[in-house]
Amino acid sequence: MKISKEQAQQNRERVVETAARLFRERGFDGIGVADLMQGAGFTHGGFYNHFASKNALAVDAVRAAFLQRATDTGPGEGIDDILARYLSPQHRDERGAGCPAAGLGGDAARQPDEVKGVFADGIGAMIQAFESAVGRDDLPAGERRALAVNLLAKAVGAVVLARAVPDDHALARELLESTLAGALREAQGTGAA
Amino acid sequence: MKISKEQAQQNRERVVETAARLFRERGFDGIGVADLMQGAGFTHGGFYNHFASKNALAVDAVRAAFLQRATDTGPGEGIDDILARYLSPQHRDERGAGCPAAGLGGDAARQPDEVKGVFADGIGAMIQAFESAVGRDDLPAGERRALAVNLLAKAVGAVVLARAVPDDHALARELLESTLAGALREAQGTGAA
DNA sequence: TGTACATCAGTGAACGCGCGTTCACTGATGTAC
DNA sequence: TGTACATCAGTGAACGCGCGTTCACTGATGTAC
Repeated sequence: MKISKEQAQQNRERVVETAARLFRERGFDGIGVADLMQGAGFTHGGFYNHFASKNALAVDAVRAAFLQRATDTGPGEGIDDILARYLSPQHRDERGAGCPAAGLGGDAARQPDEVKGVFADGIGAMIQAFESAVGRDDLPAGERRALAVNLLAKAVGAVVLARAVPDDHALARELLESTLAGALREAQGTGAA
Repeated sequence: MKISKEQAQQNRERVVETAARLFRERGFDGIGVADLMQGAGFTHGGFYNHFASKNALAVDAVRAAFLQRATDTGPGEGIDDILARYLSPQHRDERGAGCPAAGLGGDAARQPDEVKGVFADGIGAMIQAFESAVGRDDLPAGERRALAVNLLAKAVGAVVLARAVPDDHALARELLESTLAGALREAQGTGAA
């Protein structure tokens, strides 16, 4: 049963959105084509009508994940709010809707350059978002960008580490709380101690 | 052909060392039992004489990886040297011998608590190593530890991100260089700008 | 100390299973007249 | 506008393959006497 072209396009997007969530939750190798299609409400056979390969879907899914994160950030949100949300227990626990750099960055290292390129774009966009949220008109542009890079690296590292330890481990909380306090100070430029 | 008990113990250790390297290079799901055994110079059939499961090997391999990193750090090395080595292009490119928190931290989030517990131990040991290398006797113990946590998170995040982009991408260098400069300043307690 | 036998680390074939991908088929959509 | 037919998104069975794990077997080691 053929369906309308608009419907087909919507279905394709539904697969991409589902993959954006499930890849972040389980990793690129942790979820198969059949489960991805079933998660979107289809059978697996039609997959190759939309995508050349599982890898091609990964490219689209990572792009969608970065885009989704970018758009559901409040446009006028300050760096303090961004950091507090990023370094929250909620973000730690909601991998499927969380930052793809934290959820899939480790996997990306083993993916082909096609996928890595999308990560580069997404990470670059995050750096710019951090930079414009950080304010700090007192800084020269180069230093403001360097500050954004530092804040992003600290935030990503903290979330990766917090997710790598057991849920109830003391480190899971300490990693988020210590880095949030440190990152807020770093963003304001007041010495760490 | 049975072999001596000492030889068998050595063979087991060779498998663990091989797994510690190959898991870091290719991820837990990126390398199979047969390839791991072949990498250590054996056929796959004997695997279960030594390990209850592939997962049990992962536990031993991650522990070995953290231990290896701890012991090949110069004992009196200062935090500046540690950060410079951690945030070097060499560390970025040598995943198999690099920090397991950066190489496998993302995968760890999807592993059973048995594995996550080993990560918690290893990350805890790294925080302590950073803390004692940081000096800073001017700080109260709590703040010194918080500083170590911040430095580790920043370093891990930077390496994860630098590995997620294509090798020749400008971000790969910028991430390491900006965070190294920032982390050195942060360790000394001089304001970021 | 020497002999007979049990142990068990390593081998290689085999197991069921899930993977990514392919394919013949269906039938509503979209098009040509 | 109405009819005949080609298109193609989705279905479900099937493909070869590699995975983690099991197993019968081998033969040097380790042990009992």
